[in-house]
Amino acid sequence: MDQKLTSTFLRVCQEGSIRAAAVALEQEPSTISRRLTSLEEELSIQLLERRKKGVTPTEAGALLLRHLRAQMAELEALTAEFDALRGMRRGTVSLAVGDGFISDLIKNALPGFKRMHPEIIFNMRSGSTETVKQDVLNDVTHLGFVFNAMPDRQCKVLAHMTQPLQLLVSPSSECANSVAPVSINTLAGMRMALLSSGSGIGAMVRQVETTYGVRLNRALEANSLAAVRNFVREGLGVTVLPSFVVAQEIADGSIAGLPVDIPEFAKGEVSMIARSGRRLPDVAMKLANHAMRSMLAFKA
Amino acid sequence: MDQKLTSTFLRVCQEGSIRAAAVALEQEPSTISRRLTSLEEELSIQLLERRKKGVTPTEAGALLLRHLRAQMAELEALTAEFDALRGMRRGTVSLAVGDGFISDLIKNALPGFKRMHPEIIFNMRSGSTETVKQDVLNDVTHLGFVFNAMPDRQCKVLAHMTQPLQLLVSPSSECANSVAPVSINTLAGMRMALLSSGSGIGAMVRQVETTYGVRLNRALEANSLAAVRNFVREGLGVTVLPSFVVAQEIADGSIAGLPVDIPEFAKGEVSMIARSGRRLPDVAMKLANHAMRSMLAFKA
DNA sequence: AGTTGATGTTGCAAATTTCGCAACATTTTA
DNA sequence: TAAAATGTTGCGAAATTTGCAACATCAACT
Repeated sequence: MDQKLTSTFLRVCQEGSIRAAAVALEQEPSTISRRLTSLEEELSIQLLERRKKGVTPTEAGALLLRHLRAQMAELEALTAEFDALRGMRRGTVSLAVGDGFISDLIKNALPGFKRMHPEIIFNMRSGSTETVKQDVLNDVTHLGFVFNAMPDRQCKVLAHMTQPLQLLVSPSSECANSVAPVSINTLAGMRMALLSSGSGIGAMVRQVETTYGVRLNRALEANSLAAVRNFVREGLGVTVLPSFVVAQEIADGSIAGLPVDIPEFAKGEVSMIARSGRRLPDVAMKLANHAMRSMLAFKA
Repeated sequence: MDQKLTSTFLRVCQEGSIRAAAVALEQEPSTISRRLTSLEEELSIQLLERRKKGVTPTEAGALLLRHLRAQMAELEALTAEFDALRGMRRGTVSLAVGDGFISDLIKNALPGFKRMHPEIIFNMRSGSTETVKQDVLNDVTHLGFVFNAMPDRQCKVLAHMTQPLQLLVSPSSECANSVAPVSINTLAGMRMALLSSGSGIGAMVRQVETTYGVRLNRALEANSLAAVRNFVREGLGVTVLPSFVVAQEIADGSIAGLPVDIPEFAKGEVSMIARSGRRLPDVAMKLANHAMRSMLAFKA
């Protein structure tokens, strides 16, 4: 059932004669006639009754007519949905994020974006650097946000920024008042809350341990950032993280950030990635741009 | 929207890659590719995403897919009406069935139906609970017969019946003479033939294993019911199944059924399903009614 | 009865569209 | 690194569709 055939059938029924339809469609009567016979042969049933003046649909023709009208209505609904998708008034963007990006993303990127595109649905998965990368490479998510991603030919970096790790302490603790940058040896003397090596940050800390040949004093080791954050806020230990991860706590004074004197920690990096070669939907690209401009993680 | 274009789009989505669709449609990949780009240009929206291996529908593509499938179902209803108009009662009914329903269906439902409607052609696909459901939801088949289907808003249950699982043994085995219902612990001591978890029955057995914290003794694990049935008949092990599945064997005495004392197994259920919202052709409805009344699976 | 003006249909060559082959660029797998 | 598999593009051949003209039929009018 070709669209060309059915639409001429529709028009012929509407106009009441082949020649009238021919005029309306700006085509030859012979063309119309042939299309109709072709349609009738395809369905192997007579659709039009040739009458003295013009044509009228047979019973089968009336049935087909009703079917086509309903189909047209459905098609209209479909194109409306396409319009919505094109105008980015509808759609889904899926993200895989490291733990640390969640608050920054939700606080600084999503609200503004949702204001511009209210109907967009976000799909968010959180995980370690590795799982985020896997999600991106397997096209499970459009975008990924990771800390210290290894360069990779299959990954395209949409944005990146150096984010030095700071020493994070409770303001009530003693060391909160020290002014000089903390050295590795000072650090080794403190009770620390560390992320497990699954995360990019945790891996970096372990790298530094082996480089300097020290063993940090673990008071807590967790794969959840929330655990570390709460541990530090309660004054039970200190940790090292990029400051944007605890921006909220620094702002309300429940955690304080201090510089550290360890070059490796200064080289911390955050990246927003996508699978190289994948053409992202417009909505996803737009969110990427918006995130790049609004998130703390990508501000100098 | 030309039929040629949309139907190739449909097939490409089904096959998962352009080249696979090309061999299925017996045409050149270039043709397929061109038709797709043509359709995308016509709708001016991207329908397929090129992935590592093959292609997947984008959000817009998924929308179109659903639309086309619904349209196909409506078209089928229309042609059925044409058939009726022509006065010929010919037509096709397609079924997706779980393994266990095959013998019941063919023995008790089809013969009577075929006597009333000799020209009807049956199209039968067998598969796991999941694939059956997919076939029904994608309008690949009119009806589906499944064991222990999860309730689903997209599925309409045309008929259902509780079918408790029984212990099935060879009459020559020792335990065939026991009278008391078998407990879970007794069961754990037997060598069993189990269906793999792909099937509804297999999934149910695994559920019971975890609930009671026992590990059943697997002498055979198979995704084919025929394998399990023959294994039991030969006395190589026992199994648990609804009795209608082996009605033939119970009748001729080659397999015996015993009650089990496990409440979960008593809650086994069979369902005949269709996609909710789909208008089934008259023939399909008629077969559904007939099957409901004649099959063992739906008798108390 | 003959003429006129409307209807739909068919033959045939021209125009248009579609297709198949080959080569290509990319990506994934061994 | 080589090999296999993916989608895409150029170009000439094939198939389809169209336009024009002539035709057949019918109703109404002179």
